[in-house]
Amino acid sequence: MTGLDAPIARPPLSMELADHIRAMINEGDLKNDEKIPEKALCERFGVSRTPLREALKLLSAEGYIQLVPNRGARVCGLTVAEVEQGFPVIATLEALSGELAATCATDEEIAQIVAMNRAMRAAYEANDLLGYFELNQAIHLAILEAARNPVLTQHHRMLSQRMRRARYISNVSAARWAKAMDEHDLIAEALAARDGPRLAVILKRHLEDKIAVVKATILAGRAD
Amino acid sequence: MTGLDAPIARPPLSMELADHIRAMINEGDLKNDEKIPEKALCERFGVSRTPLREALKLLSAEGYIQLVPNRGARVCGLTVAEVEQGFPVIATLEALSGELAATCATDEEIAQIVAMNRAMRAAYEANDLLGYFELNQAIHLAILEAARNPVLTQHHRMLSQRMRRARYISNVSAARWAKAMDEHDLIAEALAARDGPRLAVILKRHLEDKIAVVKATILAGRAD
DNA sequence: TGACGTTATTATGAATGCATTATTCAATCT
DNA sequence: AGATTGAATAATGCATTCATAATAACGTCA
Repeated sequence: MTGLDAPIARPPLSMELADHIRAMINEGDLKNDEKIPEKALCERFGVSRTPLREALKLLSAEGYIQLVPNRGARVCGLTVAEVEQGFPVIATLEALSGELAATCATDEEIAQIVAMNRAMRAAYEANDLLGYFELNQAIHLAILEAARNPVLTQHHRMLSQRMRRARYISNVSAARWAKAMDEHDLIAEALAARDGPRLAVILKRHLEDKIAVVKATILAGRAD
Repeated sequence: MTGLDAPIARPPLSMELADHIRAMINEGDLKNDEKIPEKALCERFGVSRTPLREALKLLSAEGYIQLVPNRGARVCGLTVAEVEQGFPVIATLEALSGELAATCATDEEIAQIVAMNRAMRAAYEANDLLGYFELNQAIHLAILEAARNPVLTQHHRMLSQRMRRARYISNVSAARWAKAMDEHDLIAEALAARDGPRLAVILKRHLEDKIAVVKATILAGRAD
């Protein structure tokens, strides 16, 4: 799967613009509730208004910006309320992914996830925060993949994208980290046993625990 | 709440076009895998290509059409696989809505839902299929509303929209209908008792039961 | 006759221009 | 002085136009 065999097709400008602007919002280059004048962005990117407007339409559908009819676009940025609301939904979706994966996953996939979990514990014990994070994400994606449900994957990805900033905020305490790691062991265990219901419960709680942390961090820091 | 005090704002043409085309797809006016030449639709609606293209971008994000870079748009229509995949997701989301509603709902909301359930049973016993359907939908929406989670609502609406055609396909057998009605009584009961976990389980199973029916119908009829 | 290469047509991608609607600011009136 | 109205300015919505890539049609050659 190199992707090099795919037909050479430059994605439309509107897509690239959407990705770019989405990233800008995620990175904080565009702040909350900031007005987005089309003209400014056009000049900044050196493109005309047409593809840019198409990109804005996309981002609006994804919830990144709010598009008020004759009044332009605003960055619609992730209120505390939205984070609080988004996490339970992600948790539920991940729970479902676990439930499905427990029955659909191939033995190889399960083995791979278990292996990743081992690697993650190693990273944890080595205090390798970055490695931990990446493996963490990889594991959740692998479970999602193993669930063989593109619809589920799509919605999960939408929400994840949207919550991305918040997920990274969660600066872990040692205690919380240890607990998360233990939970991950349970996850791998339940998956290995193909115990769907139990896996669902664990995954859901796993993320719900995170909510409190993120919420506290946001409320404390008031980043943005 | 008349809505008349809201500022008079005509929604952008692209939105109306998107709604219209979405409806056309849902109603079957645009068949599966049908190519959508921009020009044809432009002439049909009497608009220029710009707003129409913006509408197509939206529909693409929603999964209604597939937009291949230099090759135009195709109706991406609801395969059996997609229905099979979509229903579990909707079921999970509804389960979550029940769980949340059990704690968040006001007593008035619960009373109203219980009342609707009573009305639905009346419709059932009067063999009023249409009334039953409408109340059914209203109840699920009311629960969603009572969950006070716009993010959840949004994703549920997206998927519902997408699955709309499939949901109406489910031509009920007498037995299935009776069972669904009983399940609804359990739903109202659990909600009245504010028993979130139980409500979640019931809601999830409620919809999962439906999957089999819809699947069978699709496979049998091969509509489209 | 069938396959290949070339040209013509058509459709999409992007840019520009015009019309309409919001916003701003100044002048007037209370 | 504060509020209000009106004109000027700027931004958005949509249509049109230009450029480019894809598809179809045709002719040529093996």
